[in-house]
Amino acid sequence: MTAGTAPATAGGQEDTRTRLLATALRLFTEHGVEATSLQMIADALGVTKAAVYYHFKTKDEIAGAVAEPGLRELEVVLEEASRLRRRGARVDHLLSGFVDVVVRHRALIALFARDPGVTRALANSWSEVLSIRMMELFAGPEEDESRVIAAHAAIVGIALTGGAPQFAEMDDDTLRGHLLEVGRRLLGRPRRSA
Amino acid sequence: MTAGTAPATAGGQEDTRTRLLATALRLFTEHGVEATSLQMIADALGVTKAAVYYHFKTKDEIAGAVAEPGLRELEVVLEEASRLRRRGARVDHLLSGFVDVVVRHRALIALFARDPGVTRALANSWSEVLSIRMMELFAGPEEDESRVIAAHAAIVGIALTGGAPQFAEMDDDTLRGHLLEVGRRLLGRPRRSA
DNA sequence: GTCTATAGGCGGATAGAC
DNA sequence: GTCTATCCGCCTATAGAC
Repeated sequence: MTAGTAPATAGGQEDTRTRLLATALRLFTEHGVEATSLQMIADALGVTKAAVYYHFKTKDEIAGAVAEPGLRELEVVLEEASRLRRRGARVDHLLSGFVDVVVRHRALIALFARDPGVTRALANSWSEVLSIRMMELFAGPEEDESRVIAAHAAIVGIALTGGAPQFAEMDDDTLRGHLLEVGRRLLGRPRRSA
Repeated sequence: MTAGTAPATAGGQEDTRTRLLATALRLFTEHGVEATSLQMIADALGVTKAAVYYHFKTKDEIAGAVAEPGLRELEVVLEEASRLRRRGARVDHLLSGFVDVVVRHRALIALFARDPGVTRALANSWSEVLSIRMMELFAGPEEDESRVIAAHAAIVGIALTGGAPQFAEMDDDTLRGHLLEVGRRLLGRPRRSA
């Protein structure tokens, strides 16, 4: 640990940082973000709080880093969708892509949903931008009030239902189907023809 | 202390406690729950922290007390709904009642949705019971998976959209109408005949 | 029954030595 | 990159005055 024992990746520098994130995720999942102190993370890693602070300037930054993978996937889906020409196709692609991301990362969402503090941590970064772009794509440019409300309800409904502990045991495909249906009803999209 | 936290009755001797709750609500609204310290509340009241501590054993208890009025209204709606015979009528009554409560207390919801402590404080009390009863009434006893998902999405979608800061300026009646529509689509209820 | 004074302990965060 | 040492603010708790 001390010197020259970091065979990790090509760079070799991200060893501790990666372990830190993995440990943080585990502790966050077990106790929730707020209830997990930097001291606990440091202890679990066998280092001191200050060592943790070397890698992340703040606790929110750790939470943000833990959340990032899911957000990146969402960003990809958003870009794909925005490149489509027809509005219906854009909405459909974004909907199914969003549902995919939610289902795949539902453990993470459950975590964040339970700890609104994380929401704040994310809001500081680019998640706010993502949510604005999602709203634009879902609701369209007409600024129709009822569309905007429906889009908002769809986003939070899908995300928080997908992350709800009650449905944690449901298998991915089933959950995906149900959440798609939620989105279709709210966004006024027809069920895909069989 | 025990339970009586309803909006002051004709008592008159609950002065400090009532003032405390009003002050707490104001500060919570201004700065958020987490960012409001007992010290701030005490200072605003002109007393010491320990005086605050005398009335409420913990900060979460204050948050819970602030939230209680809305939850009590929801409970009334739930009881009314559960007394109705036809299932459709039960769903409709609960939906419109829920939307009413959400719209009326949306400032509170906005507050709670953004803050960690409150969520936890409420989970410890009876809000969990309320949400279970809501799910039962909305989804019915058949335990239909897709109904349960839709009901969950409706509840969180309505609540969090109603409390969303983006729509804070929207007037009550308009918002109510849109949220009702969200609920109707997800719960499969027809729009009231015109 | 209501409040003040005071103190413990923990949390996040920073500075600077190694 | 990691550590020691330290600051500050917060929640909680207790003892005791009025």
